Amino acid sequence: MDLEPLHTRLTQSIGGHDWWRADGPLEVITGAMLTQQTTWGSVEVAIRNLKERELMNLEGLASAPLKVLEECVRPTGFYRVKATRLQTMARHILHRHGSLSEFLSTEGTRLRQSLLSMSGVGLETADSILLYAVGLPFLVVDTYTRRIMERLGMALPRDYEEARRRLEEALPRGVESYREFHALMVELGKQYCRPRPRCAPCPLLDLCPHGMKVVRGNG
DNA sequence: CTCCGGAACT
DNA sequence: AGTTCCGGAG
Repeated sequence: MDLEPLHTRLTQSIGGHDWWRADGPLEVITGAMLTQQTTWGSVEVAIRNLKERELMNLEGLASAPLKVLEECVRPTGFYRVKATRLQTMARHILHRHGSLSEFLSTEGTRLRQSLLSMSGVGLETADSILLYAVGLPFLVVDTYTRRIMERLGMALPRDYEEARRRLEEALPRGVESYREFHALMVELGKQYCRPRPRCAPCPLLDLCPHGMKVVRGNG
């Protein structure tokens, strides 16, 4: 799988710099859990709410009344589940690892297992935390990436781990490389390669079988 | 007012 | 298939 033309074109047209700015690792973890099935704007509101109540820390999340957490995360949707998951996450880190810094310094494979054992953290969320909060080279394979690769005629395996391996092999190994690629996928996915694609202005139009088909269809 | 899309997980 | 969903677009 050759991602070079794709990567070059996207870097020139979109660029993926300064992506996922957050005030510390806990904020990344919180954002990763809250952003499931919602927009990032809603997550920013929720994080601001948590900060205003001084709950953007493990002790606060672990001990706050669930009702208060629910109020904070309400704009992200599924707020009851998400409030519970945030609290469970905070308690898990405190009880199983002792502190945030001990949690973050856990060896990669064990850390990933610990993340996956949390309710509300699946493979994709675990990898986004590893990549953006911890700084370990795990590529995030999200729905944007799958949709884009499929339309480009390079559909990824359904199996997450298999898909991740395929992409990691095709990219320069490393945190910066994986962060940039993921950021480019998200930007392209949000701006052009949407569920209903905007092919005409897409920077990958001439590289994409799907896009060429659409253009021909529209004359 | 309805419909749909949203940094997915269980 | 449901999440005891939200916000913007149409």
